[in-house]
Amino acid sequence: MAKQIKIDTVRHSLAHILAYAMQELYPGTKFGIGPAIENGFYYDFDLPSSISSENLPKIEKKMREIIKRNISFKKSKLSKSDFDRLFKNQSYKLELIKELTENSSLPVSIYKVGDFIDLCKGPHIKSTLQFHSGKAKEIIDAFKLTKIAGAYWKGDEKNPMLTRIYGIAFQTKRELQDYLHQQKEAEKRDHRKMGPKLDLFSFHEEAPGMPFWHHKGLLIFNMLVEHWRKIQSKYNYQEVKLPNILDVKLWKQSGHYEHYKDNMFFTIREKKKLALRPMDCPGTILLYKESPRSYKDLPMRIGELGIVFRNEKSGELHGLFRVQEITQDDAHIFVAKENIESEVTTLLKIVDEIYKPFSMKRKVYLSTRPDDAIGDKKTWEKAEKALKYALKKNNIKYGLKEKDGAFYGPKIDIHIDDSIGRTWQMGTIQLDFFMPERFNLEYVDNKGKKKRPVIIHRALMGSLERFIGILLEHYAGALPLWLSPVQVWVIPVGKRHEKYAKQITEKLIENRSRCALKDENETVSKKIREGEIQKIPYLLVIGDKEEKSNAVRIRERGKGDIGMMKLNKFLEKIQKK
RNA sequence: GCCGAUGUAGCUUAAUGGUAAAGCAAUGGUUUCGUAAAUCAUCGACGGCAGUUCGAUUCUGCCCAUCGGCUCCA
Repeated sequence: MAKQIKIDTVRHSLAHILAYAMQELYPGTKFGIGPAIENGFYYDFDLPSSISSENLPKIEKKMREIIKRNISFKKSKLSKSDFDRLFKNQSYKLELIKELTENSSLPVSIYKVGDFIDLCKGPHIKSTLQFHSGKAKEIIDAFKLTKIAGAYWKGDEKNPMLTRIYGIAFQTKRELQDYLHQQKEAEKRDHRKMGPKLDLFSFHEEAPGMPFWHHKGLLIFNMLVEHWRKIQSKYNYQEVKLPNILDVKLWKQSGHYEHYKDNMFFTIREKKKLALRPMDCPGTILLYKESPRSYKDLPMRIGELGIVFRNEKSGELHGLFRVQEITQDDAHIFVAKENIESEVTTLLKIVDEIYKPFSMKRKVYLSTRPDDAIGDKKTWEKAEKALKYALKKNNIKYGLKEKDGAFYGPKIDIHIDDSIGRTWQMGTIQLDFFMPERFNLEYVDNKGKKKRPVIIHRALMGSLERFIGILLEHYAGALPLWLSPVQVWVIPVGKRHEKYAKQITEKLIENRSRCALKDENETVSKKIREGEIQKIPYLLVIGDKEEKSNAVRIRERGKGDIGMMKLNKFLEKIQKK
């Protein structure tokens, strides 16, 4: 009996116990579904009246009470007609069973837990008795209801919204505490809190989803841009800057208006309808069309640090991760069909170069044709094949994301894992056969024949805003030296050291360090504390000893006091980094 | 947009149907200090608009923003 039960089985069973508790506490509740998920479980309910998270302790108590009753989970089979009778008041279950039995006449499996019956194929624990003995006993204390949220029935926003209750569950109380602790840590590195605290950026009610970049934040922003530019020019990209507002007729031609207008901002000029661009491509296309192109011009790589505007639904905004004014490290490559693979190969190399300095693990996904795609299936297949081939040739392992492509073409998405194990979508490489068609793009091949190029849309960091948000959380605010907006603070011990401290500061600035003299009327301790909070990489304390030997005393972020060093040596040290 | 919650000073929090309290920050003094908060004083706030009420920061409604999710997404 002391045998370990599979945690997913436990989680799934807890979801049923939760539903049972809801049935007892809120008669008339209709039940959706309740699966095990990562770290826990949830169950969706259609409640007779709405509840809030204040009710969670009560529900949790009821669940423990049910567990104490030693209730068994009994599996049985029912014919569809018996099922329909038994569940006549459970419209969601009836809907599920209708779909399940559409292609089969087999009996359906149900589970009975005390007075609660649910459509379910299992597996489950045998009975809550298992929770009372041996190792499993801990589980009673290792679960917790965490939050209450709305969720559309079957994940479709056209369906009614159900009330979802989330819980977390582990094998041991210890694991639960570890998890809660980790959540707290993650909260501490929340970029939305860190940003204003480190004086990097802020948000205002007057401009939802549009960051105000402060000086220090913009320094980081510009450093990343510099990093991007270096790599771009190495690979023969031209950089351009194009308008943010363009005539709606262009967006109609590109297909964006039809597919994307709910996410676009519009404005009017002398009766002419204009749109803030939600993407950079149509502008770049106009640029391409300015003159006839030859095969010698291809691949034509046009990069733009484009600002695009996307009108997001209000509940979707999230700090820098989801903004409405987005800066993309964007580029469009006009390429001959036969050169797609080699170009994608180069791009994959560029991706690696971009991510190299950030110690993040990269994952690659291939996304295929979505349901609302434009263009014919055959072209899509060809494009998907080209991407697959390039990935294979470069020995890159990738995951498949069915139906997740852009409406104009399949794409390769770059995801990264951050330091606390979360995954983020960053860059994207998208093939596009349709925009060239719509805009009638051409080039002249080596036999003087007109041919149609392909466009590759690509962003490496994705959006600078999101990327900075991720970096802040990845490094918990302690950015690497080269990205730190302020790298060194010079702290004089007393008033008489200010002159020497000032000289050091000037010398450091001359050597292109971002450095500040902290000569405010405060104690050394206070400034050290402040410097630690501000995540300054190096704090230099300057007193009599240092002045006498033309040296600095160094406190390195995360390491503490690392001793005295000659000023020149210190300059060398940070220059190297 | 949908479900639920939140909104008090720059930040973190308190209290109240009848003058809104504190710590940090800021500002002005004193102190000139050796590795995570010296000291005294001063300044400073009820998200917005309506309604109920003699009186609303408190109760009600609407709006806005934010948070946790859903959907969507770079």
